[in-house]
Amino acid sequence: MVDPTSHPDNSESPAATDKAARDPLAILPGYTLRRAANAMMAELGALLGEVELRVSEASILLLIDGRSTMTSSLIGAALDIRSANMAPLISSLVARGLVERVPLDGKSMAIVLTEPGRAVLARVRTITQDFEQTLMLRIPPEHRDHFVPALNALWR
Amino acid sequence: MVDPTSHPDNSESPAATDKAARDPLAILPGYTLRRAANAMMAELGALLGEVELRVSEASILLLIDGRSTMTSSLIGAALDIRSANMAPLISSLVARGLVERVPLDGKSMAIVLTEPGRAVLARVRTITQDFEQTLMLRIPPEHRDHFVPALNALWR
DNA sequence: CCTTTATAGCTATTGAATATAGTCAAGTAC
DNA sequence: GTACTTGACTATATTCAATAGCTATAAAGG
Repeated sequence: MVDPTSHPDNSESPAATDKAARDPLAILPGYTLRRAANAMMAELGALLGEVELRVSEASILLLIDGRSTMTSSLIGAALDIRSANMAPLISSLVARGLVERVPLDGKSMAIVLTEPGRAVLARVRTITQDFEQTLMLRIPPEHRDHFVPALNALWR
Repeated sequence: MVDPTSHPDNSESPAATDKAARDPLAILPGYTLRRAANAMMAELGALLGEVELRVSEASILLLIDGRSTMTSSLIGAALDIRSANMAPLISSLVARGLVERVPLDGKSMAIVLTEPGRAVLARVRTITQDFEQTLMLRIPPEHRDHFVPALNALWR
């Protein structure tokens, strides 16, 4: 009959297979990167649930704070969000009274915080700073200072 | 009334606003993590386009190589994919002849590589190893060895 | 045994995030 | 002026992962 355990004769590099056997996820640092990012974003998302904002919405608030000439295309360029996707995002923030559209010229609209928007942003700042801190504290001290520089080197 | 340019008196920490002004994305390491992960996965995804596999499909092949008792639930546990999402994933790999389902007992199915699957996997290994290498080379040497350990500390 | 509970695999459906295509008006260049 | 570009937007499509629920098998307890 079929003994499922009698299958191991695969004549490939035993070293690679061995490595995979011990920690299959370690094969791909890039994959580990994705897993870590997903886990972190899920966590931050849960924290931001308190103010009912998604991560991208919170980043928009953080980004436009103190500025009066950020258009949706500028925000999109900074956060890597297509203009087609910016529109509904901003509309939802406008509908909730957190930001408003202020005409800059005939065709450009500045996205600026409203008073309620500033209040929510204050809470967002607390949440994200706490999160960032616990994030860094999870990293052993000897690796800590290398983390963000390494991350930035990857894609900038 | 509202002159959009006369808006900069926001009586918050000028330091924080300043930091945000210079590089708004650097505010959130967690956000930078997400951006980096997205960029990396897009890149790897493009490379894997050569063998018409998504990142998750390629990881499955890498994971089951040399094993004859990996069930879809085990794979899902290792890669953090729900069993509901494993089903269509595996089905597609089966349909393409890369893996096959082998009954282990009445209700468990081992997912094992076929001969063509092994051939594709060899190519996948080359691609991912190349990718992994260029990834690490982008990180300045002094940060390099700290990257993966820091990443793993975040979520394991 | 036979009933209960847990496990494995699966289907169908949903929701969120993002991408594509195209509209329209306002600005820019020649 | 005509032609081209840019900013904001609508509508739609694709992709991915999450939820709920089903069925059959296996394991555990009486």
